[in-house]
Amino acid sequence: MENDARRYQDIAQELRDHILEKRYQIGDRLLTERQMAEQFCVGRSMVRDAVIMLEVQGFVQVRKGSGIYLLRDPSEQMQPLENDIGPFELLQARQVLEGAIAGFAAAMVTKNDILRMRDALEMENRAINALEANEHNSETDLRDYAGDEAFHRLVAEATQNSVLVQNVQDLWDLRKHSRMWKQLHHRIFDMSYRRQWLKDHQQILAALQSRDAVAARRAMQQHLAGVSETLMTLSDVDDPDFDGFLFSANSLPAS
Amino acid sequence: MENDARRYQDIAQELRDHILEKRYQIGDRLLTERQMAEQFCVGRSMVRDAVIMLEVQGFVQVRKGSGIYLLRDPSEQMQPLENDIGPFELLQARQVLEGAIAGFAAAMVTKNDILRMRDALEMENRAINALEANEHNSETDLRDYAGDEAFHRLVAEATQNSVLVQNVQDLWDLRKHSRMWKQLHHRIFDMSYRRQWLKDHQQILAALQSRDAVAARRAMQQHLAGVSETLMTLSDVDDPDFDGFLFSANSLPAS
DNA sequence: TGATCAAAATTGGTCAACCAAAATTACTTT
DNA sequence: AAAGTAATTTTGGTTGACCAATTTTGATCA
Repeated sequence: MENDARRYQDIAQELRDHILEKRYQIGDRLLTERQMAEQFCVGRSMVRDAVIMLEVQGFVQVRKGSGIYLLRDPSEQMQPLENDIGPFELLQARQVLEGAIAGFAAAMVTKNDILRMRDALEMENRAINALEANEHNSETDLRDYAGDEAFHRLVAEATQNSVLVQNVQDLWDLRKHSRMWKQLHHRIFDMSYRRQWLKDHQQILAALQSRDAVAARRAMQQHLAGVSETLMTLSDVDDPDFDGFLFSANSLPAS
Repeated sequence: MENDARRYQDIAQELRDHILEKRYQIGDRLLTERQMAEQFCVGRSMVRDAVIMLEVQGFVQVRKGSGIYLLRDPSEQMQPLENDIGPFELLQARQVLEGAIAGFAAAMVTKNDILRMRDALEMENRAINALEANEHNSETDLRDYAGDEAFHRLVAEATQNSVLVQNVQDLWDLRKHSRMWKQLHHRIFDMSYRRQWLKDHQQILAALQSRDAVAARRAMQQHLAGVSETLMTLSDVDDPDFDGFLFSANSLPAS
């Protein structure tokens, strides 16, 4: 019932091996579909399917009437379709990216941005208080992080650059869709962490307000490093189903 | 002239839309290839190619003799392509992001990374020489930038962080799909720009090799600032069809 | 009534022939 | 020679017919 190996995937593997064996350089034209079909003893459609696979994965470029060209070295590992990034790896990336964005934002931020960030932090504060009141309800929810998300997005929006805004949004989406984060949400019932994060946010806001790029970047990086620490602490509790998800991550160098 | 659109990609998009519209649940069996072919008014091979694309991306599972089954919600990770980001806005974002990534990479880079970067720059050098030889052929091509792309990706890969690698890849994809670059390819016949960029890359490589984070970040930022300068210069030539979209940066939502 | 098995229908898999775009070649013109 | 151009070749694109695996149907028998 479940034993379906699709043949084009085998042909794609043969093609990758062929590329490595023949030492093709990036930009070279590969064999034509007909030549590959003869060499691998299959029909041309099969070769076409395999080529489409490599094209979707970004290894080759196909140009009608011209040929098939190598774009990337197939020995490089294929991207593991990032739907389950480890939380430490993600937080490390956020330190690099959002740190730089905060630094840039410090040079661009307007009074209106500051006011909106204050609103976001106020919302975050209310969410924490509400959660503390209903402490017996241990079901934390993605919605409880709306203020958190809003603050980080507002920092990006202060740069007035839509690419950076989209970037921060993508990072947040990765977190929201991560299986590992959904596990983590059920563990953060200690509100002291949330209050510490709120303090971090206020410190970032203060640095932005004084237009201090270095301070803003450092505050953002330290905030995310602190979140990473928190995760590490939480992962110390003995629950084998939990620890398995966590990656190791190196700390950022000072720059 | 640059008609590289492969039709199966359009059909794959139609199929994604169809899945969303019909509210398929995960695990549901989709329409058969023949039904899709009729519905989308294309041959079955075209549908098969589109299905292979979605299969490679992990959205569907194909079972011979049985049907095509939904594995993941296609609304996840839908690319907001065709956004036509203004080139200056994109280059500004790359200064912020890739600058920070280069700084981080300086702390993580290995000897093997350095060697691969050298290969990429060697490839870039060959491409420039080849283009100079065929100067009468003003048709520059995407594959002429393979070395350039490879270098920037290798810098990200040196961080050993897949989120950062994907990030740089996304930024490059934005550039490749931008209307602006397709036009621009036909304008950069002045190889002095390309040689300057190669020098920039070598300087970044030198900073990485000496593990100097500050120098690496600054070299990357200055490189991208220089590219921005080049664009500005090229936009000074009098061609109204060209100037028009150079300054099409989207402004951010005010609310 | 229920189980079993084989025929029939359905579905994706494969191939070969033909189509159109691009690149190359051969020829003409200057 | 050099440049232009039309003819030819090469290349991926597309189609329809047929193949093989699976599922469904329904007749058969305990």
